[in-house]
Amino acid sequence: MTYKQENNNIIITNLTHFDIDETLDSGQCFRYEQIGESEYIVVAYRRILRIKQENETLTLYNTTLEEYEKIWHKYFSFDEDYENIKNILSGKDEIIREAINYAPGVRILKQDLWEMIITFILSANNNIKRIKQGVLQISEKYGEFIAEVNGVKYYSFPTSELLSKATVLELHELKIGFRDKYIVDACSKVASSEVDFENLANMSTDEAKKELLKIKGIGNKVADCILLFGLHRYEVFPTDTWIKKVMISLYIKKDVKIEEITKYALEHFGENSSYAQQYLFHYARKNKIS
DNA sequence: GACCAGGGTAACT
DNA sequence: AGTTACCATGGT
Repeated sequence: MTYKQENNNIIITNLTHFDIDETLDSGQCFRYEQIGESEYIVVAYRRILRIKQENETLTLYNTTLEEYEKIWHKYFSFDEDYENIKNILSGKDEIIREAINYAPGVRILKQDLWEMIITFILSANNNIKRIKQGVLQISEKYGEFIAEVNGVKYYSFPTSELLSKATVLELHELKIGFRDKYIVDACSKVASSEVDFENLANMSTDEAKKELLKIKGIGNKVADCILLFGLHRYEVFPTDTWIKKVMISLYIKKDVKIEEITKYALEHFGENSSYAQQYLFHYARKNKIS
């Protein structure tokens, strides 16, 4: 791939192993909306991005070279060698090969760590549509105004300081159910440094996970999602209901517990477990595997 | 009305 | 330590 600035836009050409539709619709990102064919508005890192893909060309509108290199290049994982990863995984077995070929343009985004903590607390026993709604409402109520585009006002995802002002009662009004108190717990433990948020990125994956598990509402699966989408720890394998279905139906072929599925996958896919997980998740959800 | 959604906690054996 | 009821809410 190569990228260049043209007028106020960044144009990326010869972009392979990336599909904007598949990537945004793969259950990892909740702050985007489709405005056209393969055209979206994405909100991340206090910025609003209009982005459109046409085959191997990607246009990021109203973006400087500096902003692209600082934010979006990393956000879309354009620095990762997906050719190599897909080759390695495809050699594992026929099932993962089919999952990769089903959606070869899925990439794992690099999103804001704090936002991932709250977002995946919201994800527990919830569906993607309602997670999206919750993240949007939290941003509108506690985040900062960024700009208005086509009559829509956009707000940043609130920092932990801003979100700390929220009460359980207030959050409950946002219809996020039993997760309200978990968000307050996350804010208070980060504020008091009982959870060492600032150093999470410097810790080993095991240490960081142990730290995250101190927060109520964060269990094994939610912690793995935070480690993956917020810290790019690719050796995890978040086992949710969809992954459970696809792993039991295609790999293990008998009803086993979540822990056993995760163990099986980690042994089978090794250091690339999370990539396999993301392809399988998308494959299972779109094919409605039962 | 039961079951499900990118599960987790707390109260049980 | 291993299992089970319960948790809010909206969609099917």
